[in-house]
Amino acid sequence: MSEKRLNQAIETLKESGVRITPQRHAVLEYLLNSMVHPTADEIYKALEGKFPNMSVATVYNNLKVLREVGLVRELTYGDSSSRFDCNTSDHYHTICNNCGKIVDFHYPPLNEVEALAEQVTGFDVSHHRLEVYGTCPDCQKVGTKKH
Amino acid sequence: MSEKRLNQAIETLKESGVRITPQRHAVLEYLLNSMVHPTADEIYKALEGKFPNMSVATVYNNLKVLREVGLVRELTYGDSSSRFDCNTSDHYHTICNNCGKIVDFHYPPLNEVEALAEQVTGFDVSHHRLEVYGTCPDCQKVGTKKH
DNA sequence: TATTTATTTATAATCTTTACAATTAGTTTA
DNA sequence: TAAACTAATTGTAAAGATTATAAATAAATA
Ligand SMILES: [Mn+2]
Ligand SMILES: [Mn+2]
Ligand SMILES: [Zn+2]
Ligand SMILES: [Zn+2]
Repeated sequence: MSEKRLNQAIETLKESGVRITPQRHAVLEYLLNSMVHPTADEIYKALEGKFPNMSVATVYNNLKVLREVGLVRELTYGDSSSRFDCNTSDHYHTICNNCGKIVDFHYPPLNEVEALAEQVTGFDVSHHRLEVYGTCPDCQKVGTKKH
Repeated sequence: MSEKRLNQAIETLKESGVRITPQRHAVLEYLLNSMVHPTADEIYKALEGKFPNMSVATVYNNLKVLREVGLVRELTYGDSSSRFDCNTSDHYHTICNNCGKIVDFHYPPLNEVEALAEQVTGFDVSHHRLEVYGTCPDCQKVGTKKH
C-alpha cells in the first residue's frame, strides 16, 4: 500500500521536471516508510549503508526539492535540527518533553482561531501551527532519563 | 508604569538568589521595554553602546537565568535564532511570512485541544504552542521585499 | 555520439549557541 | 574595613546544523 504513495510521489516529481536519481528515490522512500519524523542526519545515517558515498549535502538538497514540490513538510522545534514529515495532510503533533518523540494527532483545523487572528491583528492569514507537549506513555511508565 | 514591572522582576531575581549586575539589569530592562521579541544578537547590539566590553556570552547567560527564573520565554521558530519574550502571560503569536514581525495575539487557551490530545495519544499533556502565520498590514500595503 | 543540464560529491564557510578557563565583581564573614 | 568566598563576566575556542561552492558525474536531449 505504501507502494501507491511512492508511485504517486514519483509522479509528482516527474511532473515538476525533477529527475529521479537513486539518492533522491531513497530519501523519498525512507521518509514515506518512516513514522518518526526524522532529521536530515538520521536520514543520512539510515542510507549510508546503501549509498556509502552519498554526501550529507545531497540529503539536504533533496529534502529541499521535496519540500518545494510539496511532498515534504519541515518541522522546526526548539531542538537544534529540523525534522521532516512526508505526511502533508492536515494534522497536528504531540511531542514528548522527555524523549522527544513526535506523534501525529488529528483534530479539526482551528479555523476560528485563524479568523479571529485576522480580525484582531489585521494580518492576511495563510496558515497556523500547533504542537501539544507532554510526557508520552512510554516515559510515563518508567522514570526514564532524558533523551 | 514599566518601572513597576522592572521592580517586580528584580524582586523575583533577588528572591531567587540571583545577583543584579549592571549587564543583567540592562538585558532585563531592554526586554521589558521591547515589544519586538528580539534575538540574543539584537539585545547584544542594542546594549553595546552602554557596555562596550560586554560579551555575547553574557547575553546568553543572562537570558538563560531569566528563563530559568520564569521571567522570560524563549520562542523558537524555523529561522535560525531564538527570540525572547518577557511577556510571560498566556498569549499566542502572529508571525509575518514576509518581514518576520511577531505580534502578540490573545485568545482563550485551547484547553479542549489539550484534553483531546491526551485522550487520543495517551500523553500526559503539559502545555501547547500555537502560531498563526500570514502577511502583516505593513507588508500588505506595499509589495515589500523579503526581510 | 556529442552536447547540454541537473545532480552529486567533497569540502569550506557561515551562523548560532555552548563550553571553558581566567579575570573581575559582588557578598559575606571576621 | 580586609580577607575569603562565590557568582558573574569576558574572551576565545568548540560544537553542531545548514548552506555555499566548484569540480566531477550522471541523466536527458539533439
Ligand atoms: Mn506528522
Ligand atoms: Mn509575545
Ligand atoms: Zn517520551
Ligand atoms: Zn510584514
